[in-house]
Amino acid sequence: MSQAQQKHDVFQAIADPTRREVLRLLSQKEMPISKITVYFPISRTAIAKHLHVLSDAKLISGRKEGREKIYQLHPEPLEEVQQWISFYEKFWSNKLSILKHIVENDDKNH
Amino acid sequence: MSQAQQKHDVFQAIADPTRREVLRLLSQKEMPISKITVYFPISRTAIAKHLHVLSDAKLISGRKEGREKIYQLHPEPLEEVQQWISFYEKFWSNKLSILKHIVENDDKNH
DNA sequence: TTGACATGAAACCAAAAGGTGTTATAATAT
DNA sequence: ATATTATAACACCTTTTGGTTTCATGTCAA
Repeated sequence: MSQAQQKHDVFQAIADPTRREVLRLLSQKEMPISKITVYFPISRTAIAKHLHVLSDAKLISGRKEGREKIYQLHPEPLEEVQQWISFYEKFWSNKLSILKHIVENDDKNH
Repeated sequence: MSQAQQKHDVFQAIADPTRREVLRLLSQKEMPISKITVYFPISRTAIAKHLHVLSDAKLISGRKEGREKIYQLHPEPLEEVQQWISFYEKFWSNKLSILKHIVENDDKNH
């Protein structure tokens, strides 16, 4: 599905509900693919492909430990999405976004 | 590509770079499809399909005006993405997310 | 060392995505 | 009335996606 790097970006990675659920699982506890698979009605191989996509987007990484490969969350790339979204926040103005604007302007003026 | 409603959700809608660019354009000014098409190297028909996806996700709407159909941005569905992301904010803690937590807790306690 | 377990990799498949060009329809301008 | 413009709708093509099953490899335990 993906041998070359950077074939999938973070926006594509989070587009699939299964992959979002995988991220949620890994946010609670790192685990090997067999453990992850238990939570889904699809095959281990299918999960493996989703893990490849998430790995491409640098959202997870796996370290081999004995015969298992433990996957763990790397949420940093989500910051790109958050920043993208933040541009649109001003359109649904609320207390939070106003505060955010104040803080950001404060940052720039010091 | 999509005659039934709700076939595409907001996560899928923003997964494509072209569609994100369309949103950016419409955030500056509402415009008909022909105007949008000028900004891209692909056909009007291709843009029309992207507009369908965005429309399915309720991110845009179009009103007919004479022989034109003017498309305009509806950013509200992006809030779902923002809320999803906010769960992961605590992992890359910074000034903003700390502030946000304070504000949210404040909301709940009053 | 043999068997069981965990994972990876390959081949395959159906459906969806993203694009094309052509045709049809409705509104405007002359 | 007719030509032009703006868009929608249709048919078609190619690549990607999301899934399957099968097979191979490496590790642990008895």
